[in-house]
Amino acid sequence: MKSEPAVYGIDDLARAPGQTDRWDGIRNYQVRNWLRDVVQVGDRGLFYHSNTRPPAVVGLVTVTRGGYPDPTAFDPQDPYHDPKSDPQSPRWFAIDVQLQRYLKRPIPLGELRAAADGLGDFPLLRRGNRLSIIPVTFAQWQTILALENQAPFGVSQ
DNA sequence: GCCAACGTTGGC
DNA sequence: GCCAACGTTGGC
Repeated sequence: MKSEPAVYGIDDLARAPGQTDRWDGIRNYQVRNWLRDVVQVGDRGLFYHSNTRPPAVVGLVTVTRGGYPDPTAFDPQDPYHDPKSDPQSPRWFAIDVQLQRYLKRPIPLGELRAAADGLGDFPLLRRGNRLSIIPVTFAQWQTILALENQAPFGVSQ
């Protein structure tokens, strides 16, 4: 789950009541379909900071509410307002996520690239990926979390 | 329905 | 700041 920390970062989630917040504003149909049809309570995710230096995986989240109509689409005052979505036939969906924990250290994108052998075809490593939520296989999940306990590249110990 | 133009994203 | 990638728009 990708977010720009300048807009909404993991610290914002950590400060939210119950460390739980709504993941809304998704306006991509492929991601919308996942939120509506696939994502379920109890699913886990990686919190990724994009458009920052360095971009990095920073934490783990748990889904606490499955896909439901995105209220920001109905609110004319909201920057994500979409007049084409109405409550009778909602076009966009949101989920709720809870912070599970921060990673012990951020895992920068560069380290994910260095571990690319263990990640296979991982969309996050592809140039121009713009999906705000990307599926992660269990094997990829394990590979990424294994990096958490390794020293950062270039740091001896 | 096609597809060129355009805007946005986001790593570098 | 650059630019590749890609979704959306809109003329035809």
